[in-house]
Amino acid sequence: MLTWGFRLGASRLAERLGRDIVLTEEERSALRSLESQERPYRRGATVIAENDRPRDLFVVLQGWLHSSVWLGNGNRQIMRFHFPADLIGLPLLAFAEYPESVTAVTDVRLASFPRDRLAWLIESHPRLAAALLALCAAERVELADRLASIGRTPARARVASLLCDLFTRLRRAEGRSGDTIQLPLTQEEIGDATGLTAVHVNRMLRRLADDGIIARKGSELRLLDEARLAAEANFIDRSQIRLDWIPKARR
Amino acid sequence: MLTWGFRLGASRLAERLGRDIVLTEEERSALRSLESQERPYRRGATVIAENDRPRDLFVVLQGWLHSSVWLGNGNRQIMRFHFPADLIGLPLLAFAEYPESVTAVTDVRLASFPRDRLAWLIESHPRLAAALLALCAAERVELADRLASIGRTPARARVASLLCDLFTRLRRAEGRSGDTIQLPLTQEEIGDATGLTAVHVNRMLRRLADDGIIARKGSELRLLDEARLAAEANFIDRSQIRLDWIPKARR
DNA sequence: CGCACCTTTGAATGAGATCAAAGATGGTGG
DNA sequence: CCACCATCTTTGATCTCATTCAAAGGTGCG
Repeated sequence: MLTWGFRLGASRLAERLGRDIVLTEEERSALRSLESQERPYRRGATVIAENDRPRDLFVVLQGWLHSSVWLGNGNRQIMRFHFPADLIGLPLLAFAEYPESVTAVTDVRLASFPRDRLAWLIESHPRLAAALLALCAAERVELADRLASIGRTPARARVASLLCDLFTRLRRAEGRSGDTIQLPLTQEEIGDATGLTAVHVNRMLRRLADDGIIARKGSELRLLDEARLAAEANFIDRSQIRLDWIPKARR
Repeated sequence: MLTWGFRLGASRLAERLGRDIVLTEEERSALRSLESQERPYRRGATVIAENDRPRDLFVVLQGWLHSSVWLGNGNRQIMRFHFPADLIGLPLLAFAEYPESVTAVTDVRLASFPRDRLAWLIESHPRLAAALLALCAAERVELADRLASIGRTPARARVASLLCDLFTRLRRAEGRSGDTIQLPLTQEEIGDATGLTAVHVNRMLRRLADDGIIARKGSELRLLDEARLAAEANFIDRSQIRLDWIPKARR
């Protein structure tokens, strides 16, 4: 079976980190071991529910997910979308009760591994511990970017910013470089991610399209003027992390 | 000299982590070594400027700071306030150019150590690496809380939420438990942290005071009804992190 | 004491929310 | 294969919360 062969041969996490540091065969193998247990979830399925006490972390193999919180007033805030090669579950290292809901946006395939396995990984592979720390720090910075966008920019820039973020990370996750993506999100979800109502998201998308910056056809979205979109959004590409402070592996 | 003696004897980071796991003498000593180099900064001083390439990370010994970004439109978003025993500089592990400005809110004393020292720490003390990861994950979650507050709650709840956050973390940092703090922030800074204008922050503070939830006198702030404030803010206390997944030290 | 900065309050304005209703789309079962 | 229903998108009209503009007090520091 094709996908199964793929699973044995490579690790998404190793591919991702391998872009920035040279991994030893042993380190690759350790990362691979995190992705041996595969699970499918249906579109809309809840992978982790808020306040659950999950035992496992996940690596995304295929599909989109998001992390969100439900506020007391019935509103939802989507914190972050997750793409292939993303690690889900770091909050579990600080809190027993998971602070967010993790939901499959499309049908997804996830690899799962228990938290204790991470303790083992950190202990036996210090360079990977360092890389994980970098991954976590990067996520922290990306959340800070969203915070600035939502806290201090108008609606149009917020939508633009989200689109830039999705495009940039999706391109990297899928190794493609086109100007067109399939957007499996409802305008309500875009609203919950940008702090806007669905109605207003609709208007902003329309105006971006009217201005020739994007083009929409069904759920397909094309970037016509990426530079302008990025400029309006104050967007900074954080998809390239720097791990050069991590020492070389001992031979 | 009193402060110097203190510096030699204890480590703020060790105190903080020591609440959650039992540290070995060796681990304590390693943490202490991160805090040997002390530096003072004046109120308002820039500790790290956006896009700098700093060599060092910092541990806060005394005083308040904040991390912020300046948007293209001249607006500022304050991401986070830093208190004694907080670690500043994790973004440096993922990006060479620092993504935020770090500014002293009051006169502060910081301990600094080079990034390479962290690589050494991770390599030689896996349990501390795990603890750092937890610290980073917690910060990620706290930023997510702010995101939900700013994205999906009205002005009054945002201000309430910030006050809860400040009180909770400050109490823990200072080991006190009173209902009164000295707030060295201007209403403009509160606005930049909550995504509001200074004028509107003023109105919200006034209404919270009118409703008997807080009391203000100069820069002194007192919580009269902490439960109500927390309820309005949807506040969740994240100051207690769980490190019980980290294995016991080998004897 | 005087100046710079901060707080406070009022009035006018505006960006985004809410309310409402008409299309479009797509998945399901007959 | 088609009809139906649920869900999503789109657009207009109105309302509201927060911003903007303006100006009068406070406060503290040099």
